[in-house]
Amino acid sequence: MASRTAGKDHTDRAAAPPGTAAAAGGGEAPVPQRLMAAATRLFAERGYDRTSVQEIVEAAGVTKGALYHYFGSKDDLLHEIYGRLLRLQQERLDRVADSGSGVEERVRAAAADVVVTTIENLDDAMIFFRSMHQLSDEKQKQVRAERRRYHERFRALVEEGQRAGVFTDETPADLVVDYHFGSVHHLSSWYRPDGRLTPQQVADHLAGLLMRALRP
Amino acid sequence: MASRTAGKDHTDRAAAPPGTAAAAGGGEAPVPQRLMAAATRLFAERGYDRTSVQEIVEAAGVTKGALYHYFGSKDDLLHEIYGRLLRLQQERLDRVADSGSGVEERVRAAAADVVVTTIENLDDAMIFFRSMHQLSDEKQKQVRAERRRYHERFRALVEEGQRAGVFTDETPADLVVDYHFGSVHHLSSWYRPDGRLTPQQVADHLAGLLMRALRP
DNA sequence: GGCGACATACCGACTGGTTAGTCTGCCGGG
DNA sequence: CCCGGCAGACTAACCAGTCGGTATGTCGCC
Repeated sequence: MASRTAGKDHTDRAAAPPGTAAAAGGGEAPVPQRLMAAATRLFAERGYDRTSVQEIVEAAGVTKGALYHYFGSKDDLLHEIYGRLLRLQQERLDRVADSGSGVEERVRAAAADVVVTTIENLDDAMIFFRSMHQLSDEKQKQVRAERRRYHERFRALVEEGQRAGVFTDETPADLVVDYHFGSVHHLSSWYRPDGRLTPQQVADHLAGLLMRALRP
Repeated sequence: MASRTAGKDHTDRAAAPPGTAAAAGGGEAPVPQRLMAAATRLFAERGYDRTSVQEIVEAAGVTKGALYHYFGSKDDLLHEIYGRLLRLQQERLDRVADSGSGVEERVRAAAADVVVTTIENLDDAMIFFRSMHQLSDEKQKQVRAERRRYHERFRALVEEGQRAGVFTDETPADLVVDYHFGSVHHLSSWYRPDGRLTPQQVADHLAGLLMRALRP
């Protein structure tokens, strides 16, 4: 059931002259953003392959002409979504990692932070893990490379802690990172915004599990 | 509409091939199994929606007539793959849970076992978490119900340990289970059979992480 | 031990429907 | 008067599922 928000969403202003945009509401977001938002919602809801560009443009209240004016292909739209999430998370990880606190605190903060931002962008995250393989090979390579940067920065933190002796080195840092990201990845399969735990609570629990697993 | 497979269960059981099969060469598996194997490989490789029925039947060396003789729809093929993995893992979990060992040992064994069987059926596992949402609503509900049974059995084990005081109860058992299964699902994104760790080694590491996270 | 009747297993051309992407053209503002 | 921004009809490709047809096997019966 397409949740078309029957009230507010005036997708089709009928014969409203496009030129007089600012007429009354001025609030309408620019077309490219509307397309991205519609695509994100639909990709998360039905999957990339099951969403036709016709549906996207209808949800955004425009036509194909508009979409292909701003984006090169359907694939491009997906790639943009990836870029948005990756940039956000990388930036936040860098900030945490560069903070001056102790290793233990930096790892805990990074682990919790990625959980919170994932939950706050659950649609993006779901698309990320589900639709990676529908990207063209070239774009897929690019995404994987950025992903690896993130992964390696995180791993370096864990290794630092292991060398310093505040973490056990029973388990290779690589595996530790994959272990934690697995649970992050899985969030979109079970977390429901209307559940009993807030994003921060979930993040604290998951970061807590990781920290306990790393205890020497 | 009427599914021609109605009730029939032709999974990997070594059912006697109807007459002809064996011929001279001797190696050829029966057609339904060949179709399942081809579909599994292709779904894992290119995704469900990107795999055409034509490609499946070509890979299996038959034609559409054969496929629709044994399966009601493309969707059915996918459902069978899910059933195969779910039955296998449920059976193994039940066996571990019913063994007489201590809670700690049962949880460790269950946690490690699911890792090993997931790696040993990596294609199935990849299809599982990537293509769930392409199943018809009805079949999806069924799969989710079976999945929940598994999840709850595992959770009960963790809770038992928490009540007995051998595990910390800082984190709700539900979250613990999702934490671990997250990493299991994630396996198909990073594990490579030609890597340096054997399935058993990975399983021991991941189970070890879980057990340490649960230590009081 | 031959014959018809029916069943199983499969073939492959065909249909009806869908889709990403293209292209021509309108429209208003600078 | 020209150009960015967009409309929407159009096309060429594809694809799941259907259906009539064929080959082979099996069973009952004389």
